[in-house]
Amino acid sequence: MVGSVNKVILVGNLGKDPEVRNAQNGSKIVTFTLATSESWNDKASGERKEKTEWHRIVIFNDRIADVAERFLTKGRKVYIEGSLQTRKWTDQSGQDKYTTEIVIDRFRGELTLLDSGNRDGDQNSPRGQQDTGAARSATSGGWEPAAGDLDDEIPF
Amino acid sequence: MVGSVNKVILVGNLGKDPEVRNAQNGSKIVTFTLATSESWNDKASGERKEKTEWHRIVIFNDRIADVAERFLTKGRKVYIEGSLQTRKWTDQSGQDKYTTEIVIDRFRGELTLLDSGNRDGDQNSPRGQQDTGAARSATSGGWEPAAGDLDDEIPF
Amino acid sequence: MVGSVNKVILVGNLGKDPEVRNAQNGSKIVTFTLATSESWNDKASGERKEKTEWHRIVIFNDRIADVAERFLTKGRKVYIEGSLQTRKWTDQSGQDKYTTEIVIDRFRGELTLLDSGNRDGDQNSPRGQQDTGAARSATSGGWEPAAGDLDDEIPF
Amino acid sequence: MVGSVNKVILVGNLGKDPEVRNAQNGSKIVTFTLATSESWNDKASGERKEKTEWHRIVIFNDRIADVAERFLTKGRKVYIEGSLQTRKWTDQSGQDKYTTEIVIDRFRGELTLLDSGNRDGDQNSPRGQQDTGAARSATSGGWEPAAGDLDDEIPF
DNA sequence: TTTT
DNA sequence: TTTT
Repeated sequence: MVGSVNKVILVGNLGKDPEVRNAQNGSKIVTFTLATSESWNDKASGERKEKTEWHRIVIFNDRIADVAERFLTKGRKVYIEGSLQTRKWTDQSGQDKYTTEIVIDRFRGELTLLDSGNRDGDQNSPRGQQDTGAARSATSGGWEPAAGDLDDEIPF
Repeated sequence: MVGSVNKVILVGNLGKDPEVRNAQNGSKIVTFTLATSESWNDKASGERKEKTEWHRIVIFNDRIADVAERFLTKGRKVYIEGSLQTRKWTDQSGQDKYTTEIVIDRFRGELTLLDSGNRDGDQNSPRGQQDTGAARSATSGGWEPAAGDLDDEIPF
Repeated sequence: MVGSVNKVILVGNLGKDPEVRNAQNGSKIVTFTLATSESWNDKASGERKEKTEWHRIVIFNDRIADVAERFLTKGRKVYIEGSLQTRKWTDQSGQDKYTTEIVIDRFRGELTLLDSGNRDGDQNSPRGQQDTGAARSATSGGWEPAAGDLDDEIPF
Repeated sequence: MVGSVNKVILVGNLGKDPEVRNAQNGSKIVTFTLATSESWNDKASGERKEKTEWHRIVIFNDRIADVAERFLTKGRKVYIEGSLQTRKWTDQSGQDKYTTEIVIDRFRGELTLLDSGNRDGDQNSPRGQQDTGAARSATSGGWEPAAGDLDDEIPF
């Protein structure tokens, strides 16, 4: 094939805190679900309709997995760029199942935080850190904390 | 939610000719699968690896469905822009299944032809037409044949 | 040409409130500048560097111009999708000048609000309205206020 | 700023063969112009209209610059992903000028070939090579020749 | 300056 | 099931 493109761009909110697990080679894999929603006026009923779509995000890229683990929490708004991948698996009853995921891997993908993550009464940040709200962005090519070294800046 | 984005951008080749069916309201629905592939050198084995991903495209937009039906054939390369949607259905054994599709609907999505569709020995175009190779592009907002009216230009 | 693609995707913050002017045909044109910025650690100096890029956005699409006029104010974060266009003009000294803009027109483009627009002490919203913070999004194909009719929802 | 996005996606044709120059640090910089065009039926006159937009592409990324230098020639169709950047410069008469470019740098950007580059009678490929037509794609994170090592595959 |  |  003389070149193809497989790109997904999402802006949405995390449904839950991310899950972090370790691959056999020692690197981290971070997964979470992201909600996007649209709303419209239904012509027939005249009612306001809303539909939410849930996307499963999987991060294999070490640097972006690191940012995701440190900063992403339930409800945060993020920009995600990745590739579509449909994976086959077998459930406990032996049935074939297929799951489509948005993958950020070594070469392709981005994650950019779009809100500060500070909410009144938000006590359940992982490890109790306070997000400094500084600009944070990560690409598969490199990553860019907004100010200072990440390790200097974040108190954990 | 203060706005979200759900966008897929693909450049790939059709696996087969599209399927066309009619919705209950009389409008057309066009579906096809699109292949994107990537290749890389496997560090461990030193071998060349290739992986193809198949995407299911569903077009509800009338104008784009029309373009797709007329011009898309097996093997053609297209640019597709749509939204991710995961649909639940039940198979004949009563099992729940989920299918993720790239949807072009009334408001969002584009389809742009990226090759002329003329190949040596390509005798199996639908309805035997010869693609004129003119520029063709369609968006959910409007569509743009390259020259003349579509109905004037295409002999069927 | 067998199809081409000209697409810009930006997430950034407005530098000022938008400017609204009327075209000869009576429709509105809304313009504003959007800042995107990136930061990185300079290897040579060891310093933290930041660079801001300013983009000129021009909205010809009536519905999106309407949303922009009503809701966009200095500092708000938005997702913008449009096309690149370079325009030639002549300055007062007769010099040729070129300006590249991101255009949202009748057929292509989107605008999605990414923050609520409510800030402490933000007294300078146009016409003194309080943004309800509801989801608002507009595409060249149609637009989607988050709840209720726009005219019902917004008190001006 | 809590993260921003600055992304351009183009599919178009090269106006000329690329220009290659060397930066002070010894790395290559490849530049070319890319045409995208759109066409539509003018309601008023009833005529077919077409408008071409020219984009200036600048590649600082070494691997992608390498691919561009080897494979890109006048007329070839490519997918380009990069960032917008407006650069100020002074012309010979001392006038300030601004040029907006689509930049592929170390961290961000992609280039994917969308046609084989082989045309009947196309004798003017640089250095007289014959493009093998193999899949070629490059990202700022890594690059993927379709088969074999690039240096093995290309006879120059 | 490209492409159809 | 595509493409190279």
